[in-house]
Order: sequence, then C-alpha cells, then structure tokens
Amino acid sequence: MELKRAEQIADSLEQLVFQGEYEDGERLDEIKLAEQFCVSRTPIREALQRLVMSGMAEQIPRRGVFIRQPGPVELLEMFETMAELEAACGRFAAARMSDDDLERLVEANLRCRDAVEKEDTAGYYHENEVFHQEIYRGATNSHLQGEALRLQNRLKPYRRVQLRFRGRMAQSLAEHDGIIDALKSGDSELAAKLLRGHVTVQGEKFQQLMAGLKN
Amino acid sequence: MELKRAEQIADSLEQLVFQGEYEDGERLDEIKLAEQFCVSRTPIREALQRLVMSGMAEQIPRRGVFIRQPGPVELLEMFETMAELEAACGRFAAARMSDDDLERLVEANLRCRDAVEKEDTAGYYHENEVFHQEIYRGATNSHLQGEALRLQNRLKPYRRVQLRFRGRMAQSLAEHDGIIDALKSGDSELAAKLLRGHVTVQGEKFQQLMAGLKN
DNA sequence: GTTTAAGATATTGTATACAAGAAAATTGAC
DNA sequence: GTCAATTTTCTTGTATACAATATCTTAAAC
Repeated sequence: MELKRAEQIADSLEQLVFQGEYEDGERLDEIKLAEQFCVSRTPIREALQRLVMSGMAEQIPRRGVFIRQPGPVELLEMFETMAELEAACGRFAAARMSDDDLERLVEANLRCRDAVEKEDTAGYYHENEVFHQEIYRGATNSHLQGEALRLQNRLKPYRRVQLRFRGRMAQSLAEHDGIIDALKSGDSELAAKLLRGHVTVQGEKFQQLMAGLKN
Repeated sequence: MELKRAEQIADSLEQLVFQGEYEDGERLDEIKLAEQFCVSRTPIREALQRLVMSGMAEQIPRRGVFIRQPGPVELLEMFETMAELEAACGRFAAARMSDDDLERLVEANLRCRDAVEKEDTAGYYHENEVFHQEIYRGATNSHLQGEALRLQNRLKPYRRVQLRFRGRMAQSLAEHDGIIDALKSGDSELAAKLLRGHVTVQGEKFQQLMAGLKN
C-alpha cells in the first residue's frame, strides 16, 4: 500500500472497510494512514471526508472520524430502501426500456444462469450485479440510476454474504425470470412488486444474512 | 461574509448556490472564496468537496470544481426520484405510523391550511415541508428518511418556485387530505400512489416550474 | 495572417508548519 | 490509596509553502 492520490486513497479505504479491516467505532488515525499510504495528512483527510459523506464513517469535531459498521437494524433499513429503489427502477424500466436494453438484460441473466450451473458464486455475484444495473439503466433516469448504484455499492459486502447459502443463487435466478417477463410485457406494477420482493430481506433471508455476518 | 469554519462554509456555499449566485458551469475559485470567507484555501477545499459530493458541483481533476445547475431533464429526474422516495415512505408509513405520528401529521396539515387561508406562501412552503417530513419520519426507516430529507433539501429552491402559481397551494392542500386518509386507514398502496402523484411534476406543473426558473 | 511551439503564468494538489483543543499523565491534597 | 487539578502530550483543524500541471501569452515560421 503506497503512493496513491486522494481519490484512489478513498477507494482503497472503502475497500478496506468493506473487507472488515476495521472494527465498528474504530478511529481512523490520520497520521498512521498517512504513513501507510506514504502521503501526507492532506490527501488522507480528503479521503476520510469522502468516507464520512458516504455514510461509512462518522466525524466528531476535534475528535476524529470513526468507522460505522451498520448494525442489524440499519442493515435492514438499507435493504428496505434498496428494495424500494429497485422497485422504482423497475416501474420506470417496464415502460421505458428499449429492445436493446431488454436484450442486454436477458444476456446478463444468461450469464447469471451460467454461473449458477457452474456453481460459481463469485461469478453469479458479479453477473447478478450487472443484471440489476441493467434495470437501473433501463429506468432512463440518470439521477435514480445514480442513487441505486450508490446504495448497491454500499450493500455489496452484505449481498456477498447472502449468496453463500445453499439454494439462494437458484432462487434468485428464478426470480429474475419473472422480473424479465414483467419488464418485457411492460407491466410496471408487477415489475415493481417483483423487484421489491426480490431485494427485500426478511424471514429466512434475514437469518442467513445475520448468520453470515458472524464470521 | 467572514470568519467561518469548514462546515459552516459548506453550508454558506450551498445557500449561495441555491440563491442562484453562481451560473451553471461557473468555476469556484478557491483563492477568491478563501478571501471572501477570510480563511485559507484548506477549509474552502473541504467545503468544495462537500458540494461535489452532494451533486451540486462537478470536480474535474487539475481543473477545478464547477457548479452544476440542473437542467430541465435532470430536474425532472430528481422530482421523479423524489416522488418514488415519497411513495416508498408513504407505503411504510401507512403500516407503521403510530397515533402520535398521525397526530403530528394532522397538526402539520392544519398549519398548512392556515397558511393557505392567509395566502401566506412562505408559510405554506415551510409547513408543507414539515408535513412531508412527518411522513418520512413515519416510515420508521432512518436510512430512507435520510435519503428523502437529502433530496427534499436539494429540491428546495425549485419547489419554492412552483408555489408561486395561482391555485397551486390549494390543490396541494387538497391532496394532503387524501394522503392523510390513506395513511390513517393503513392503505399502503393508496398512500404510495397518492404521494407519487402529489410530488410528480408533469404537464401543467412542469410548464409552471420551467416558467418560474426563467426569472 | 494563421498556426504552432516554447515560455510564462496561474491554479490545483500535496507537504509541512503552526494553532487550538481534547485526551492522558503527573503531581498534590486529603 | 483515591480523587482532583494542573501540566503535558497528542490529535485535529487551519495556514502557508512547494510541486505539478493546465492554461494563456508570445514569438517565430510558413
């Protein structure tokens, strides 16, 4: 870890937080980080500000910035919000997706299917992300798309955890088919409803998520 | 304008951008701003970063940060996203609002009615904000509430413009009643639908918004 | 007169120095 | 020995100095 610029440092720090390198409530020492990244405090402070802005850390004036790992409640809230954002994207996408858009969505889903058949968790994790991003794009609303991407990125590490559980990939894939049908037929309400259900974490899914976080 | 801290500077700059002090595409000169606020470039740069993060400005490496006033398309997109966020809040609020929450919502709406009767545009502007914030709160999802507040704040100056038009306040108020009824009866779908329609900008509303921006 | 290239200038990005305030440690009283 | 107060140390926040790079100016060539 060495010799990076402010923006890259922010990304690196984000990765480190995602990888669980830091405990909840841990203070991010500017000087130590500066030494680790071989830069002065200035770019470190810029990177820390970004972390704070993205909600991954909290800043207490004259005290420092402390990383904030979301607890169960906040995690549920974020998934709930994600579900609503995806539902909104689906609602618009059903009415606005072009044939090309639909084509790319179907192709993304085919790659998801490949990954499931190969039992390639990492592959499915990635292709599933692409699948959803195609829907955000299909909403034809750059702002909404941006918000969806932001939260999707924030929830990345937790979705990864979920996929580890047996049957989860297959179920997810099956739901994709229904979503595609709804989008193809232009049924906004159905697309929204299916996407909401697809993303919502509750019941068994919640148990799995929490169990996965223990490790 | 003088002698402020980084955080306050960010707020002040935000206000200035909201007040239309800066043209679209205008570069925010660090040195000039530093002189205006009687501080060094360091806190100015922190404030600028915040502006960039909140989407009110764009940063081009080694070139500077340029303020980005949203055009008609982006404005519509933001209102569309706001409508979906409000719908989501309404959906949850219908199922989760306590009697106390409903009580506060009704009271906020009473103050809205007062403002309409007094033809107090500024008053309605404020109380209407409170009314919607009560719904965000009623969603009982801090994360979603935060996102809704963020976008509401971003759209503030444009909603202000809309209220100038004759009949707009009365119509808005009438819609509030329907929304309250849906929330009281716990009808999630109806609450979501009504709130979406209440916030969505289209047809005549769009014409008014655009006309108001010309001034 | 236009175009291109080299130099000058200005602005951002980073490093360091300094100031202000908070946490920690030491000393003194009981 | 414990607690309180003062001093010390450490950390953040700000100012300034420096480095790197983009833009502007000027001059020369065609």
